[in-house]
Amino acid sequence: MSEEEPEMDGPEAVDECADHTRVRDREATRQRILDSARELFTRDGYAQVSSRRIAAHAGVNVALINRYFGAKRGLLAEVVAEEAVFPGVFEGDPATLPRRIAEQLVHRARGEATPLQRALEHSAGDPDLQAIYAERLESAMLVPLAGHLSGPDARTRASLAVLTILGLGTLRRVEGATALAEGDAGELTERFTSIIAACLAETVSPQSGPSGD
Amino acid sequence: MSEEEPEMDGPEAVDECADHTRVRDREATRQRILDSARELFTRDGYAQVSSRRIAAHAGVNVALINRYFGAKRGLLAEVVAEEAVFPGVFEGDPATLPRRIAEQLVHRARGEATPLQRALEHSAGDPDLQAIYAERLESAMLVPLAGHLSGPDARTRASLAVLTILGLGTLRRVEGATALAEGDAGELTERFTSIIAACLAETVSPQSGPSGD
DNA sequence: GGTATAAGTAAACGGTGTTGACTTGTCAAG
DNA sequence: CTTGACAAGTCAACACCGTTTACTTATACC
Repeated sequence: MSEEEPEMDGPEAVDECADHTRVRDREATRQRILDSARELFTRDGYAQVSSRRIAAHAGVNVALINRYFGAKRGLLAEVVAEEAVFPGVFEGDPATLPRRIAEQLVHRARGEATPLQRALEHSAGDPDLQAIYAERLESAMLVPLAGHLSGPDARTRASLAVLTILGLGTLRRVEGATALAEGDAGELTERFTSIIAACLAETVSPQSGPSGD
Repeated sequence: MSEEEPEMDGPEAVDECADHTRVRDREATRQRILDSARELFTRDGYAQVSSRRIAAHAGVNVALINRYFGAKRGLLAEVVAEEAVFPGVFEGDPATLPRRIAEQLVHRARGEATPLQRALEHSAGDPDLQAIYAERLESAMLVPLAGHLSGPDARTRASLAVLTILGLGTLRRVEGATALAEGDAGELTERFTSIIAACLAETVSPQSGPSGD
């Protein structure tokens, strides 16, 4: 019984006397829904937040969600579309790309991800969101990453790196924040760097389990 | 309009005249529910299968699910507990462990996972299942894997390998089966082997992004 | 000022997981 | 064989979900 009741008044008690010229403002209402959705999705995850709760938080009627966004799914799609995944990481010197990705991964492992990244981790499994998630993965990660790789099998190598990024999200979601948060950050960065480097390697030489099959 | 209607009679039309001695059999009913749940969860994923559908498929009343398993969640918990994740992979020569894991990963990448593994991939994001998933991850993967590692930071290194395994599941779930299925299986095995080896490496040497930060 | 139209609303629909009160079949004791 | 107790199974309801439809109401233009 603290400040966590979901039935709060709204982000701001809508003062209908502020401006007489516009009370019914489509764009403002839309934005209010979007802001509430982002806040609640970020805090609790997609499946945990009901349409009615979003509407109550935004101080609007439930039906407006479907009117403006088609369905609840459309709300998350719009929220997701706003945010960059790893801004600028995939651009730059390919030689130091693994290290840059690794640094982002360590940030995420230590809970310093953007709230929306966390929201997506919460929401990854929902099949309702698969199309949204797939599109985002493709356009924001696989394509730019593969585009900056030289050599053969760029797509496969990019997939392997993305796989690692996704795996960290899943591990954090399932195991909690403690999974890789302990230990030296520098060493973890080194580990991730070598892992990503292995993912992105142009050629792979047989290791540890030699040719004897 | 083929054979996919979910409203079929059940796994077998329950013939109440087969044996007059026992019509009300607690254990048989429980098992029937469990079998139906496994089949449907495997085929469609946890969230897509409703309690009522499971009950209808098993030919029992919905309330029995909660009577016998507490809640729908309990059904999945029991189904999951029955199945081994990677039988025997973590035991054996540590030197060839990365290759054994890699071979399992390639199997999974090519869609040859056990149906239950696929079901779990479908269902990973559901927070209702987080505790089940976490327990399974811990007892079936992290603990045995870390236990067979020598050297420092066994837990961290095991987490990194598990992270890769989980990432493949997420990638498959989001991107579909085509993600890593194309291409030469042998080469993919080599790639995964080197990645897992990087995850499990006892020590890590600075790579590619050198000391200049 | 009157009116078309968009913004916002209320109530319902079918669906979900879950629960409690109820019925009924089975088995053992009298 | 009858009777009772108890477990197995049933039914109807609860509260909630996402969504849709018909409706009211405020706004902006003529």
